[in-house]
Amino acid sequence: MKQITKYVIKNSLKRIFLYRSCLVRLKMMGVEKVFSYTLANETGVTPDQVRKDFSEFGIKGNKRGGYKINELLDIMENLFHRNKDHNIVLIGMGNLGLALSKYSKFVQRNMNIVATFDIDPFKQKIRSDITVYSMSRLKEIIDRFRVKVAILAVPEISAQEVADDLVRHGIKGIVNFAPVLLKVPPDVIINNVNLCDELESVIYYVHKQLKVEGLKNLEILYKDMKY
Amino acid sequence: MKQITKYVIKNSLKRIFLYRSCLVRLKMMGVEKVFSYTLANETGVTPDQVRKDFSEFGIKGNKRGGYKINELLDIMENLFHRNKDHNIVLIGMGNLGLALSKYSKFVQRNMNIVATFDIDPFKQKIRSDITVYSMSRLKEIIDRFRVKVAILAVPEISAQEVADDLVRHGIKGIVNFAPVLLKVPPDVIINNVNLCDELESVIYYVHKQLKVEGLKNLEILYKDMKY
DNA sequence: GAATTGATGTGAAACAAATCACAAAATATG
DNA sequence: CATATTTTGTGATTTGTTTCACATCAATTC
Ligand SMILES: NC(=O)c1ccc[n+]([C@@H]2O[C@H](COP(=O)([O-])OP(=O)(O)OC[C@H]3O[C@@H](n4cnc5c(N)ncnc54)[C@H](O)[C@@H]3O)[C@@H](O)[C@H]2O)c1
Ligand SMILES: NC(=O)c1ccc[n+]([C@@H]2O[C@H](COP(=O)([O-])OP(=O)(O)OC[C@H]3O[C@@H](n4cnc5c(N)ncnc54)[C@H](O)[C@@H]3O)[C@@H](O)[C@H]2O)c1
Repeated sequence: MKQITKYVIKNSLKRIFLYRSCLVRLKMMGVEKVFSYTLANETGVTPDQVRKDFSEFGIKGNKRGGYKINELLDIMENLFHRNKDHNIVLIGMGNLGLALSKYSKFVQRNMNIVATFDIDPFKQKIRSDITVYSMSRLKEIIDRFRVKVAILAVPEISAQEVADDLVRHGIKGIVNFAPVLLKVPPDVIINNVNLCDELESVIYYVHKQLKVEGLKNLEILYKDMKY
Repeated sequence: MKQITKYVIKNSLKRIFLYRSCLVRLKMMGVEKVFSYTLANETGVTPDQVRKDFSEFGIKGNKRGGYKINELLDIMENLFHRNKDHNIVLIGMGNLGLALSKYSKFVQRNMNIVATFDIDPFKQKIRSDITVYSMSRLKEIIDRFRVKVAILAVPEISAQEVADDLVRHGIKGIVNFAPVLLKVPPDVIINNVNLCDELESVIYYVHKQLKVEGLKNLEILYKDMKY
């Protein structure tokens, strides 16, 4: 039974990612300990929120002593299974797919695009660190590298069809860049990234802001924005 | 006074975008009228939610008659200022910037990247429909095209510096692809798009899902996911 | 043209997330 | 070592969002 699966990252999880990236930076600067208000300052949230988030994910600090950065990072690595490597496949080596395949931050976070795929034989000749395979090799590669997550960067029109293939071959999570809602079994996680919407929503809020004059209205406006 | 500005699109606004894209599709198929449950089915939400969302944005239909697609789309165009054209600039013509500059969906939605910029003289020779300017022309172009929104696709290390320039020249909204929190005046909207986090969160939820056996736990898990 | 049906629109209720407030614990101070 | 200080961790409260329930209206049926 297939159905539309949309999925948005919980805000608390988003914030945990934020804290982590901040912790990594602080660690590089030689800092060893943080307090909730340190993280709060660096990430633009409240100290309360930091502690509540940590509480949600079962992270504990030391009363009065704050948090040791190394411990925090260890816990988070475990939480996000970053101690293990994650093999990813990328489907569609067009404009966007090519850019993503070259993005070094994925590897830095133990997420390896082990193979890319394209229907177009011409694309299969792209010289790159990552091989571009024909779609016929999909099952073989997914099995060999035990891939569970895929990035989908094919045109809108092909997205559902490719998603069906992916799911058939055991993929359990998809980051989908095509502006369509995919129908998949309910145990498959779909994260739709719609860059048009991201841009358009900024335009929307900018216009709204420009229309507002008085300070009172401005406050109301800011209720639309979550920190 | 500069500060960290993060901003996430309200879920209700995200859903409005969803409804719209669905309406466009239905219109192309020759459909003229929809009911809240039609849209609900197509977008994976509940009919109640559709109506509540419409209510939030002041959209009215006809009792018993549902909604005329053309009317809905008109209202939405107005809401999102789509009747006007929006001029955008893109900074950073690296891997990602190049892909974005070629993305045709922006134009289809009246969002025109009127110019792109890069610090690297080599990048300024890219053959493309959109000219790649040197950073020294930034103010001139922003003024000429009355640009209010920018896409930022420069390396992490330069992002803040470029954002400062943009704000100085009157930019009021930024879609930021660099994985850093920008500090800007509070009237500037920042929409951070962090593709690493998007991918990582899918891995997180997939792993969580794979660990769960019983159906009861699965239900709890799904509370993490918003539709 | 009264009765029935089917959809909207919106308060009320239930649920979820963020903020507040403070007890508890660890450290510092005198 | 008793007291003051600082920071965590979490119930209680507030605020925000989604779902429910139903009055309202428009079309259809009899
Ligand atoms: N270019 C961007 O910046 C951008 C931004 C946001 C979203 N997107 C979305 O990402 C997707 C890709 O965009 P793009 O600009 O890279 O398009 P593109 O046309 O450049 O690339 C699409 C690639 O997919 C391949 N392909 C087509 N059908 C396939 C199939 N059935 N199986 C495997 N491969 C197939 C094509 O050969 C091509 O290489 C689209 O859905 C687009 O809407 C693109
Ligand atoms: N490549 C991807 O798929 C991807 C995905 C997600 C996020 N990002 C982020 O997007 C940004 C760009 O990534 P990329 O892969 O395109 O990098 P890139 O190195 O290919 O491109 C960066 C471009 O910015 C230009 N640049 C550098 N400093 C500048 C300055 N001060 N002013 C103007 N231009 C300047 C460089 O000349 C280069 O052309 C990075 O922050 C990266 O983390 C990239």
